[in-house]
Amino acid sequence: MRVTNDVGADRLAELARALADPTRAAFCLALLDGRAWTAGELARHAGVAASTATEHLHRLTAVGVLTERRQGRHRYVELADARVAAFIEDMAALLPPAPAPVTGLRSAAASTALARGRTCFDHLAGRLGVTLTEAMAAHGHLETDGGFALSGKGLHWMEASLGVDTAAWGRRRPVARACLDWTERRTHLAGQAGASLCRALFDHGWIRRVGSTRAVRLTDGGSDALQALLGIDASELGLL
Amino acid sequence: MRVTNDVGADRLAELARALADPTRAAFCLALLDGRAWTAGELARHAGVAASTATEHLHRLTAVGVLTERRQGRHRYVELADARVAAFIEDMAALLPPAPAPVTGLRSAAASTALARGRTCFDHLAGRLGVTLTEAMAAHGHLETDGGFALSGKGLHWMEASLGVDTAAWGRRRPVARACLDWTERRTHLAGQAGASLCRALFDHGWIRRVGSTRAVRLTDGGSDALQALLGIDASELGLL
DNA sequence: GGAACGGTTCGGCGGGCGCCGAAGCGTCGA
DNA sequence: TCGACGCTTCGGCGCCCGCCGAACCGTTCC
Repeated sequence: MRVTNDVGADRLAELARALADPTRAAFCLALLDGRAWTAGELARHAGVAASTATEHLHRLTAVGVLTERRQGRHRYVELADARVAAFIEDMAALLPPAPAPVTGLRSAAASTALARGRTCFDHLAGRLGVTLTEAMAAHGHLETDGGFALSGKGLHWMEASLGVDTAAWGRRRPVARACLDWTERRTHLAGQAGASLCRALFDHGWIRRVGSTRAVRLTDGGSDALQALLGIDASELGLL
Repeated sequence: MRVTNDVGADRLAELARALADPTRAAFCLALLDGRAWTAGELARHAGVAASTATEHLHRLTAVGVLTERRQGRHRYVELADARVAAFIEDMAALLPPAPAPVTGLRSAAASTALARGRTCFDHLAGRLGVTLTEAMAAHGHLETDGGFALSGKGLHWMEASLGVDTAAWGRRRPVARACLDWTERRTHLAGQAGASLCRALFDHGWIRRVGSTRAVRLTDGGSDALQALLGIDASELGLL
């Protein structure tokens, strides 16, 4: 006896197909910032004609991934709800960590750099991501029991110490989410707080990309700042 | 500044495309039972030629959704790991609950039947699913704090009282998982335990499908059984 | 009113993909 | 050893879909 519904496969495939295009995927990843984007912004972001973007947006709204809001001559779209945002983050986290295009002597150095710290789409992963997450939890900025949640203290800390405009966070994307990727077996901070944290560290010059890869390196200033803000001893933890 | 990696969209789309076909989706849903299937079994299950199934399986293994094991002249495939299984369940749970093909006077009756109890792919949702889940938790069969987990007592209960062969559960799919769908705002039991529970209730004749829909109805025998096993008062809870 | 602009619709092009059947290969059992 | 069987490869067919430019519609601003 087969309990699974036959028709379920069709509907599941239809939903998957909505994300199964590089342009539509780029839209969804862009919308992961929780804001509402106009159709034109998304078209330019993905590098396609406005007409093409229109078709894609129709499709994404039809399957319930996006919601739209007409305002004047603009069409604003955003992720339908927090569940959709979480789903897209989960799918992104399911991807193997790196395409590893380079082989040879450089590979070893590159992979240790990735293990030290890297971006996982729009937030931080690797030892750096895990260390930051645990330090925030230790300082009471982050609740980690029963799902991640930013505390009131943490919210204020992100505003005061990192200069994050938390009021600009959209309501669609979860503020704090746990992300577990393939290399690290521990979770790190994702969601809007994770994205803002990553962006703030870049903006302050505390972390920098290694070449054009996903690996990030802690700068000297960043090392001092993390020591002062969270009591993180970067050299001891092998983050340099 | 855009932190999100451009190339990420391509890889995300590639993963999504792997599931974006009714046949491949049917494979994945079938494999959600946690067992390893042969290529031929999946081909017959989905109603495609063996050659077609081969191509699909290549694709699914290439993106890391499935793992394969050659054994004699058979090719066994199963879901790559528990994260993949959880991801597919999450995606399935994201689908709107019912296509609602019929309109008119029957709609109201049909939708209340769906609210009362229905299958959510291979487990039970609706008031029936929620009630069973909470009753199992109240009896110590299920831990619901910090993620669902079946207790040792619950494992024995499923074997002794429901006749479930828990030893046959595969290692790929999580045993107990929380599933939240659109209509109910409370979670219900999914995963292998949820699937086995649903199947056992069908096999014992305690629940029955309403026509060919996803709605299920508690039988008289089922009402008595749930009273005896879990102290559930079906009539009081509006499950009849 | 007219120009600029964002978004939409439509037609057409090209590529990718899912499907099958036929042929072939390796394994298993008589 | 030989046939049955499970799976794979290959060629070919047809459909679907993503892309663009051109024309069009509604809003905004001058």
